[in-house]
Amino acid sequence: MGVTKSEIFTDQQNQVSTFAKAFAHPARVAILEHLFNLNACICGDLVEEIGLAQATISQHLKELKNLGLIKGEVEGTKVCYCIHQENWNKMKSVMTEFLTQDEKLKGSCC
Amino acid sequence: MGVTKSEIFTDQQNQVSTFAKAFAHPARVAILEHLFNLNACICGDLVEEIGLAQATISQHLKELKNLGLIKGEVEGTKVCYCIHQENWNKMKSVMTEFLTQDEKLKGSCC
DNA sequence: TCTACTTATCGTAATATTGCAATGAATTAA
DNA sequence: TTAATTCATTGCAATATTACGATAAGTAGA
Repeated sequence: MGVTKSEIFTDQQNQVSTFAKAFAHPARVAILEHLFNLNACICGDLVEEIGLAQATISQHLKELKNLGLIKGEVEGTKVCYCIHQENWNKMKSVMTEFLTQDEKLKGSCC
Repeated sequence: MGVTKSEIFTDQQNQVSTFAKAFAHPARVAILEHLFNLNACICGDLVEEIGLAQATISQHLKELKNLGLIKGEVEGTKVCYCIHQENWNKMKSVMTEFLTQDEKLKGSCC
């Protein structure tokens, strides 16, 4: 037990939860905000800016990259990461649709 | 060690990740969508609609309730759950601000 | 009262996540 | 080539999450 039963849910429900999982850790939220704020690629200064070990940051970056929300480019000995805008927009539309469901609601019942 | 170091992040970053955690499981996404779609309180039919054990659903409901996204009212032997609209709106504004950060971006760098 | 029904909680097992030290791989500069 | 730098990966250890059976707690009706 302890395994999420994705089979019994719709693709849309699994998508929402997968994206949400990306934001479900403050380090990943912080990484994404840094990438947005600098409006430019940033490398391993993230390790300094955020107070976590290099291995940990690298792991979080990998997760965000696997999800497609960021992309990385090797620049010499450093690696430059930035937001993958196209995929960010796709994610945003999935999440926004989920979040704005309440607009269908007429009124509360209890 | 396995413990999230919330101390080193801002309140906003912790808030985003806490809300995201609520949506980070398809069962909770499904529960919320059911509550929205029925536009009415719903009780333990969730157990039938979603294919998980009663104890598991109850646990997910508790998490959503603790976060304030839903509220429950006892009605006889049943319990009626529905969306907590005010808190949903608060959550929505926090998440929307996070998701629309990309509008500040001028262009991609890599 | 007793029984049936519904939901919450407890206990436990399985799996996932987080974090870091150590190490590996790749590049640059000397 | 060698040393330094940067980042990825590996291999733990600790904690969190998910799931469910069993059981408790509560209400409604006979």
